[in-house]
Amino acid sequence: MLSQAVSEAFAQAQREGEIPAFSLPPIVMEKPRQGTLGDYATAICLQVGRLAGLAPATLAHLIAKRIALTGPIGRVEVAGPGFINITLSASWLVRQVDEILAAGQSFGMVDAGKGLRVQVEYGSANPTGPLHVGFARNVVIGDTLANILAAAGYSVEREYYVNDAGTQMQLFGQSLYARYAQALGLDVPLPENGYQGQYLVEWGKEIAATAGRRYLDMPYEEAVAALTELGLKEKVLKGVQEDLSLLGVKYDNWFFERSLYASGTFEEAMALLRQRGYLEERDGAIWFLASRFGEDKDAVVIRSNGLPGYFASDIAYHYDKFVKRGFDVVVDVWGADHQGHVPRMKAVMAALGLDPERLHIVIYQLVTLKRGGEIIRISKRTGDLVTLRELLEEVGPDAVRYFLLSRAPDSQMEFDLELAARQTEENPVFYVQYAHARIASVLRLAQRTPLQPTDGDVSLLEHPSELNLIRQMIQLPEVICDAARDYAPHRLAYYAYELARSFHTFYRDCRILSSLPQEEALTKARLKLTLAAKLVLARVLALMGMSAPERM
RNA sequence: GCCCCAGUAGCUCAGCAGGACAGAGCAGCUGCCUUCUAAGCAGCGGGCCGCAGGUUCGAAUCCUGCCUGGGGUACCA
Repeated sequence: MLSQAVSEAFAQAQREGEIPAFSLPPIVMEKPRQGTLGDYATAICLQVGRLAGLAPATLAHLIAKRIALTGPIGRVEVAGPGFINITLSASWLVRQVDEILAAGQSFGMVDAGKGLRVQVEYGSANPTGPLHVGFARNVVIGDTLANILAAAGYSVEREYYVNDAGTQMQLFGQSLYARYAQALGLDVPLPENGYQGQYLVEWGKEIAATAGRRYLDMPYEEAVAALTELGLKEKVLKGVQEDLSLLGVKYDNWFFERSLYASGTFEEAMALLRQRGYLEERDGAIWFLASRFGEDKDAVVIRSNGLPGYFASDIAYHYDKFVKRGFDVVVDVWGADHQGHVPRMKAVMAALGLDPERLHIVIYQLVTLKRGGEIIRISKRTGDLVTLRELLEEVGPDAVRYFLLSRAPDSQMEFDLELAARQTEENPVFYVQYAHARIASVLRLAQRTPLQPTDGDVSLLEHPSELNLIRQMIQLPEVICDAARDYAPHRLAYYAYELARSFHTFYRDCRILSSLPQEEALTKARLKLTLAAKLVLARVLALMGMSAPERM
């Protein structure tokens, strides 16, 4: 570690009495904006100049002198007001090509997570119809975050929470009943606030066709319950699973809200809160005393009609995650329309005697859909929506994922369907994939020669573009580390782009395949570099859930 | 009213646990395909980092206020 080398230099200077003893803040190594300033820089001397009683630049010289030129450290310089700039040694850099190939698929893995059990929950939405486009951002962020955390050394479990209880589910069932009855010629109106989407009309017809009048002969409540179940399992969730698999989104576990009530978990969680004195009855409802935790208002847990609200389920659900299943950390991915719910959930954590820090909620801003510059308004209940399926058919899963990943969750984004679907150089998705396809093409040609990429001698690599490509490749572990720490999946998209750029530049500057006998060794070395670049590029694409095409 | 997020190049966005002259893509303009994929490469132009204060040796980054946009503020989820 470079920061360690710097801190050792400090320790040495202190031992030698050159500078007074003081404790050093963490040394942050950063990448200077300008390439000419070296690969890494630290401003530590600017920060502690005062403590050392020296001008920052003087201190920097003292320290720089004591940094040993071993391992990755090729050159140490002092610049500006007291920065220490470190340049990686070329011989160390080229050896990393061998390291990368040796690491193979595990290249980039870090152990920041130390095996901590983390659950990532994403995609939870009312299962009352086909998935909507806005929802794509949720699952893409969640799925990618799970990939990142797994690569960062966490033990990850991915979960989909099915809200199969509550008011919306009931409305769904009643709406489906109405459509079903209508399909059989009865004049049953949709319930007030019912789901008006065309898909329910279709489902009603399908059920009428296969089940006939069976549900009409049952008591209404019973029929609605049966249709809710049928609609959920046979229609909604099947569609959801198909959509997710098209998008390449994976899950380990599907968790049903109703199971919280069936298993007694809900009662357990309530009993714990009551025992701790955080529940109170008021106006016929049961309230959670969020105000005890600095919230403006208390929140209703059980409504005066005796039914638990969504908040009740969420309390029980998180109790289940932490207490019953014992996750160390839980990450929830929620849309910005739920952000008001965050402080309440944090309060619940505290009320349950759990450290609120263990619950991390990633809030992403909502997506504005556009088509050719025009905003598309959406509403699920009126059925006026663009489905995820339509999006996937129009744009393709790779472009959807890359596009949604190329912005920080915090930033509001516009998704222009026309733009994303465009298969041209305007679309950065292809830039990254093209680099991979290009590599694959070169390697295919190499297969027709007797030259083996694995025979390459990396010490022959010395062109700036070669070294630059290696510099870029060895960033991956850091990128994964940062992305995991900050819950920032978009870093991958930017990294992938930079990596592709470095390859394209190398490709232009350095002829890989040469037929000249005297360049045979160099060709093998460059083939080896190319092979390693392919591996790293494929790793990033895989982390983003995208395909790495062999041809384009 | 109060709370959360954002405001950076013509457009879409990075950068924000303070650091060296502010970055990328797209769009615009120039060049580059008789040898590995031109979905590529190289270059040019383009910025009071929303506004005003403050903290600091140093602020796009931290603090305060204001302005603009989005979201929330229900016994809906």
